Amino acid sequence: MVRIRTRDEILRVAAELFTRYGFKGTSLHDIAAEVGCSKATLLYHFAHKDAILLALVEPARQSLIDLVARLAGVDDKGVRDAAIDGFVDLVLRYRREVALIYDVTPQFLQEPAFDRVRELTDALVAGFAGRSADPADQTAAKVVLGGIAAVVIDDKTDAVELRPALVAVARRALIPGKD
Amino acid sequence: MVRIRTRDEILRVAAELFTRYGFKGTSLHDIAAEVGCSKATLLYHFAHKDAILLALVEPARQSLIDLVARLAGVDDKGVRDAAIDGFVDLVLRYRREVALIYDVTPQFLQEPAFDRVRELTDALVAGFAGRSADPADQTAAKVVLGGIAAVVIDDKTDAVELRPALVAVARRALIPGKD
DNA sequence: GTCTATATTCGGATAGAC
DNA sequence: GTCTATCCGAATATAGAC
Repeated sequence: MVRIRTRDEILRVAAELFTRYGFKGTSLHDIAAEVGCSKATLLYHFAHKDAILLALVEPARQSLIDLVARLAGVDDKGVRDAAIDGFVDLVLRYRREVALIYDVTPQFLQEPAFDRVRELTDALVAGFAGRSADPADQTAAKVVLGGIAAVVIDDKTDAVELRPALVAVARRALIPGKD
Repeated sequence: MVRIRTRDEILRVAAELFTRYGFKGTSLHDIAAEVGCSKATLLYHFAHKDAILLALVEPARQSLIDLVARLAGVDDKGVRDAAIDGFVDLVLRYRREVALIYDVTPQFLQEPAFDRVRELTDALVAGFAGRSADPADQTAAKVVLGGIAAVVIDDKTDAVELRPALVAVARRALIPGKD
């Protein structure tokens, strides 16, 4: 459909420029110039600049919601490995989106669409920790979460090669303590 | 000395606001208002806005240089533990500065003062990996580096409590492979 | 749906008096 | 060393024609 071609093109270009120069480092003018349209057209398709970013990260956010829901149904024994596999899959699939989210955090944590992201990652941390209440286990879980995210953002290595290495280090770091 | 009181006050306030609202989210006007002086005074003490941030993170950067230099003198057997202890100490001492550096990265990676930071962290990663050439070991090292940084930035837990938990998870994650 | 033109605000930075 | 006043560019967003 010709109807949404421009809109899609805006998203494509915005993703590229946000990734390269950061959200704040990319202006509507930059996006419009690259798309080959005017700023007004951008703001016809999206209410404001933030809306472009939110549309971009929405699929990843939805995926995170799904993952957390899935983990809720897993027992304490299996939750750690399920969290590891699910999270690694997710961040490798949405590598660019993860980078965007980290780029705009914490400024965007106030956004209505983002205020549940924090609880979602908290639930994920609990999963990594095997639902342990030990602060040391939770610290380990946060290290793994943040570390994996940092690597998929920064490292350009292929996902196929990265995946087993990430899962392996996560398993080692999160060996179950004395429950 | 009354001479440098204003300058110090600028740095103190800037650190606070940069931490709370981010570097780009803080204007010279904001800093000046909080300090109780004019923007012109800010720019009398610092050539431009970037210079304020650079002055703020300089001690942490110097510390990182020292750590990497120290690690160069440690043999392959001991380098992993030395890197862990040294890095955890460093980021806990310069928690706020680490947060600032991550806030402005990658925009600031081009800055002349920052172009060596990348090689420094690369050297640190090599230390975490026990100077192993195995890509999986290097991935693990990057997870640990990024994960520890993420925790000290985000988590508000006391350093005394955090330290042993960080060292423990790092040791587990970086168990030596088959050299 | 897309454009041009513009309103408006805000940012960093400078000039020059005191 | 600090101020007031101002410049200039950039940024988001809007108005209204086509």
